[in-house]
Amino acid sequence: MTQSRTHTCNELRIDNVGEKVKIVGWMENVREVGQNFAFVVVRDFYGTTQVVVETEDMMKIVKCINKESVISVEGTVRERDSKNPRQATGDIEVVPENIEVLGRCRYNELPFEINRSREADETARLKYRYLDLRNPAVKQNIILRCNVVAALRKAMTEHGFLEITTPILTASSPEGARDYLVPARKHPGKFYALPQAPQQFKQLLMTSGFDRYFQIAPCFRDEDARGDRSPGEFYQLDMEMSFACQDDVFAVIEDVLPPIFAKYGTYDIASEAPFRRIGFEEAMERYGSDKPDLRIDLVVEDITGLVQGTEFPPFAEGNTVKAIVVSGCELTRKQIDKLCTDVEVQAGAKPYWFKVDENGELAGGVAKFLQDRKEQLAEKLDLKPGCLVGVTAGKKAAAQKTAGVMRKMLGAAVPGHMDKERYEFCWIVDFPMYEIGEESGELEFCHNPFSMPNGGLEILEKAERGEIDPLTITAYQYDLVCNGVELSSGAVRNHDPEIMIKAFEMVRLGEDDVKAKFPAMYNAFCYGAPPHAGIAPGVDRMVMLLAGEDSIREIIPFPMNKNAQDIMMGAPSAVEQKQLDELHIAVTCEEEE
RNA sequence: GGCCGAGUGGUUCAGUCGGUUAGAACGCCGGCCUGUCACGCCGGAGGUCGAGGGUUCAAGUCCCUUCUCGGUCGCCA
Repeated sequence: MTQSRTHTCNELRIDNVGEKVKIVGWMENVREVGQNFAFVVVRDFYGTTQVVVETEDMMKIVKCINKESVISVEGTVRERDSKNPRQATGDIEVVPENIEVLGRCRYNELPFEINRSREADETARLKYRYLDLRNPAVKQNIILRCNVVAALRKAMTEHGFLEITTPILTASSPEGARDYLVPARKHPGKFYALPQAPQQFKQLLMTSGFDRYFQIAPCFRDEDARGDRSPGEFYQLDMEMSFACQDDVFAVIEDVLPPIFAKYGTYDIASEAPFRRIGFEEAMERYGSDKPDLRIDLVVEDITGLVQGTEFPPFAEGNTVKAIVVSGCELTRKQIDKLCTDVEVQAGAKPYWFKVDENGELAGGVAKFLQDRKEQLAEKLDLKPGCLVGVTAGKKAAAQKTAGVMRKMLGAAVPGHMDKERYEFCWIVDFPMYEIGEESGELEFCHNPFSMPNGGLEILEKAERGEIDPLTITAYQYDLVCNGVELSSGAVRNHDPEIMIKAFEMVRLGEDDVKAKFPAMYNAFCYGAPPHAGIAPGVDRMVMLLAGEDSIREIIPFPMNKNAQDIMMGAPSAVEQKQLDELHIAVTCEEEE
């Protein structure tokens, strides 16, 4: 290209008529409408411009070019005879004097049509992601991501946070998700690990006195994918602040996120600060989930006491029974059965139901077991004709979880109970510090061991002396939830070595274990550590919510597939024996084809 | 790893109870068309029905095995 373009494909307007211009871009489409007469659509990053071919010479050139070739067009801007109000440049067209091919597309058939790539098979999209990204609708999500990241950086910087990068090659951590390991050439048999999060580094930065840190941090976890969880790697807006309590962290997030959601979100309405704060126990009781979707107006009621003594075995003593009342329900029997099946698949436990018919009588499902206590139920649940009642029963946690799944499904299935077009934030607070492990049957950390217990050393000592149940101890640990999506986890950290050891002693570990597992942090805290707290909202999930996408892959420039493969680049791949030898690595399994 | 769903021209899909030459739309190729903008009209090429095995006179369709992709649960301190 000897001379650069004069305009982008989204720049020319009626005022430019008569100007000599040069535009460049991809030849998106050719509409031949007559002998030596055609319209060529040129697309670049900014938009599209129509080129009108009217001469035999130009037609000859265009006929030799495959669509999606990159061309440059020099010509004169002319007002269109028939304008297109749906196109930004729809008032004008360019009459070419010269068309040059800058990058020929060698294929006349593509793996999919660019402007319909979202309908194509996902494997094909990922393999030809560079073509998929030519689709303006696909590209838009990546642009959104860039804008959101830039806005987050700006807001955090304005709040006095320093962006500090932390190592990508670090030490394997003993707990949490599976690590990605990197063999150390200079240290045979030893490995680096990619960080699951910069957790320890940011806490060390606090002990160094950096006061306020943030980072758009890449995190690596070798766990299976989900619709909202990319395998392998993801990004967090990781932040930490010294001399801060829970409310200080909340205040920053409540200041930073709402304007970004307002500006870049698909929906106009977003909760205003302060966000609702819901205790973990309350969340489980009322919503059956620690990440409740507050766009749904349904709540879970406890009817354990009301159903005792019925003939229905799942309602037997020892089980917890939960109910969700949905008013104005017109689901057919078949739809209700389908919904129950779906709930069972997701929750792993069978839900039950009954409804209130037009005469106010209980009918269907488990109604026959409940007739003798109809009045009490009607009063407790505020039953009216047209109500559907979803019922779950089992051990407390299972009944809650099943009710939570049912609440989500009923909210989506029955009109009038979910206002989708909004962002509803809430904080889930007061997570339990400890739980009884399902496998071990003994006391274990519920979330992470870095959180400060509510009550500090004293409460731990009380539990140690048997004065209180350790299961009642809560941690200064919090989640940020938006529309049923866990956006973020954070905590006021345990910065006190004595409290740390005590917290570990509760789960039959001690000083040696703390030192062995988190040597840098333990040692650093022994040299004078400030109280500190932080949080790390997931950037990918945030962008996904803002874009209104259901799949995380739509907002990642080059995503891997569900099985953690990059089929475009061919990763993971076998490597040469020489490389393995250098790393002192022997592959013991058969290579897969 | 468990469960569910899908796999049919380049793409998206249809294909009835197992029965003639496996259809459509878009794309592609050729022709016509001077105001299109998802241009239109006419014609054409293009298929190992994911793979392997079985049942049958006959399999895209039924059975078994297997592979791949997606969803979901486990997992993700």
